[in-house]
Amino acid sequence: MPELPDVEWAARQLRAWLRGAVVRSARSTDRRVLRPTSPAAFGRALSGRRVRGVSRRGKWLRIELDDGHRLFSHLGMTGSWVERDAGAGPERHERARIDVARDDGRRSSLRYVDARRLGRLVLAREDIPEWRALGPDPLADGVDARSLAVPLGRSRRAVKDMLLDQSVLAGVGNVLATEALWAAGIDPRSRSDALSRRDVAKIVRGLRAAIERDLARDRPGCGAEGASPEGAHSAYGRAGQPCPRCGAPLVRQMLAGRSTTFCPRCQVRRTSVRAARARDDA
DNA sequence: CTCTATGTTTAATT
DNA sequence: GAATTAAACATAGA
Repeated sequence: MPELPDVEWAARQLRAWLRGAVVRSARSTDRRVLRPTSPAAFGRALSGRRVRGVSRRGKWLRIELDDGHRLFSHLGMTGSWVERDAGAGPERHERARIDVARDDGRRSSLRYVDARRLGRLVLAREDIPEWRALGPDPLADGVDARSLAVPLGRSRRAVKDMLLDQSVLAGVGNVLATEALWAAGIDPRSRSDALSRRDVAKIVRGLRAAIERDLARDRPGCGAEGASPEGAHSAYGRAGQPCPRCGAPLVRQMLAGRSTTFCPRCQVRRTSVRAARARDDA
């Protein structure tokens, strides 16, 4: 599941593992994860290349090589990167491996592991459309209520659906959206354009808090491996339990194809655009 | 066996 | 056309 904080964690780990690293060999034969790159091109293009850096936008990772090639990695629902000793055998569900030698002389093997294979690896010489289409990243670029209010005010879609749109905000997934809306006291089904400036500001604060809290957590692994332990959230995964704020039982409902948990008592539903404008003017 | 899952893309329907 | 909804992908765990 990795969402923004999990992918950020993965980026930090990859950065540490790949600092001053040269790729000795790379291999992947999984045509579902490795798309549309061919297995032959994957090994050929990466071998001998020096790693220039690792960056992240939203849920995408980008490993930059010294010849201009970039390897993009999306972890999907269950993907993660792990580091192993150079001679270690394959992991369960391993989909790709990159063997590297670092400046400090250490050799290691990075493995992309992904049970469900919903993740992707894309090799390119320029930024791919999926990367370019991403909206502002709340951590890398920051978010403020003023700029977020622009896309939200232009759509009648449910506010939760908008928060999950990667072109509106990069990296927000079902957990972050659920938590931010609970923190803001806003019903996830609220019409996006019926939010007041103050509502949007509350969502921004809720998002920041959820991201910070998730980043600060201890991580056993990276990517899906380190994601969302039980009891770490206020609303997500707590349907039927009392709302931590008002005590009413949290309810679960499908919205935009995703399971959504919220408090029916203290998360107020915004429906009127006119009322939002009136609140803004007040 | 049934249901659900942190994500995205594509097809079908309104 | 736009907007919504469902299905699909593939696997593990409750």
